[in-house]
Amino acid sequence: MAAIQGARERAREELTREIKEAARRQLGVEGAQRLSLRAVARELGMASSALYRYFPSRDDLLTALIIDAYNALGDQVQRAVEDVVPATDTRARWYALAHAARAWAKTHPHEYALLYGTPVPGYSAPTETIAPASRVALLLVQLLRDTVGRFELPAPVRPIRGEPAQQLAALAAVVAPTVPPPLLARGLAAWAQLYGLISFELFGQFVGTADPADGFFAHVVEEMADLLGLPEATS
Amino acid sequence: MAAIQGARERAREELTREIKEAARRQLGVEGAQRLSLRAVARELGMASSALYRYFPSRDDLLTALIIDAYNALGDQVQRAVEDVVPATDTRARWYALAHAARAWAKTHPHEYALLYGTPVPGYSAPTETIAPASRVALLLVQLLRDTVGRFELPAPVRPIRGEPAQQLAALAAVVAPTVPPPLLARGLAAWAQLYGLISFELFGQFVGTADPADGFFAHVVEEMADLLGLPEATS
DNA sequence: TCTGATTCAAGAGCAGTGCTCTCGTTTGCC
DNA sequence: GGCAAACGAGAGCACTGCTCTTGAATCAGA
Repeated sequence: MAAIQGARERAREELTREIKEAARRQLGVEGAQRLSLRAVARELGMASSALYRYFPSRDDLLTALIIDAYNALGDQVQRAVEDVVPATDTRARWYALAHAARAWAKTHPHEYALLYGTPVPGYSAPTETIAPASRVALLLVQLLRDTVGRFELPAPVRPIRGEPAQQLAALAAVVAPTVPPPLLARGLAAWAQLYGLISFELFGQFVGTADPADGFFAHVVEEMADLLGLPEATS
Repeated sequence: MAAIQGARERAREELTREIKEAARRQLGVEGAQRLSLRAVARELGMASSALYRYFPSRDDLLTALIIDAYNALGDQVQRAVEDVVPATDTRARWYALAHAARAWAKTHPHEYALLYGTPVPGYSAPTETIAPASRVALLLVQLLRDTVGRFELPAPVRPIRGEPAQQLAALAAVVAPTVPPPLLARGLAAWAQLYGLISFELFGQFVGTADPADGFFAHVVEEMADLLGLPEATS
């Protein structure tokens, strides 16, 4: 947007980037709660007070990291999904989505925890995070849209009435007008389950049962595909 | 166990309880990360250093709170499940389990976050937590055991091979010898999904979609019951 | 080109944290 | 009754997020 910019602005942008990088590095080692502004400043060889010119508070730095992390996750999953050929193979796309999400989480556990773990106390996600936060879910919805009319939900399909019916209809209207509410409901549920599986594995709730969880994860993802009515590839 | 005990021991136990109570109160207001030993000491009118006679570190206090919370959740869910009549109605027991877990989470959000949110950095759950942590899952397994032979898993049932098959067999051997691995797998998956749904709702990931989530949650729980092959009550 | 306003980095300092060590005091057991 | 163990309080260390002030560097307009 600003092709011509003074050296000052350029330096400012670069330093902002360097601060985030150092913070991300520290995040990966120590976790979010131990991320210390002073330590970041120390790593960059500057006074801690100088950091406040770039991020007005620790929470703002965290917010920036959260947005970056959501986008990194979104990028990786999107790339994996788009690499599937043929693109009409929605079941393969679902597999790609699920395994890419898990892979990212396992490579970036602290960032994953930052996104999907306990929200930092008193910290309420600013509105600018919800768009990047929805990316993976939207990829899932897109995938469902591409199956409509090509396959049926396996029985039994429970009817949805009342409050959730309205919510799902409203959501569908915005995001996927062609997807019937029962399918959208299963999509949301699958998303929650995906997140539950990854979190259990990452946060050690599976220790002693399905650990390592590679095979178990793959199995559940397969059964979820059945439940979503994703057609088997006709190979 | 110690019916006769000196005044000192009695005082020690009482103070330990009071410390945990004050900490729990603070936890409910501020969240785990802001739980401050000094503040707890202040509330009890004692020096912060005196607390260290009862809990050698902050993490030990947290561990005590975690165990209590797991047991509180376990108690509530167990009570709800046991109140179901007839006890043979496994579907109703599953509903009771799911809704009781969600209800507890919504009444004790910070404690729930302590149990199932991001683990505190560098904090690895001591072994004495795993028994109370397994209680809800065990109730679920118990419930599955009571359906074996009375109902079939709805198709399609994916075969399980290799690594996860061995893990599930080993787990079944310990905890539920009569439950076939495919059902146990669905049980584990259902548990993860339950946790995912509750966490999404509590941590604000459903804002703007299924929020409030009462109806949606009930619907998904119903579909999970179908997937687990829980028979409908013959009323 | 000089000047005045703005931006910047650094330092000191505040209030808070977990935790340790020391010091008298109290308590309970032999 | 004496003694060791348990106890509470206080001072202190190293750390945190954050604010305020001070002096230097940079930029834009006359």
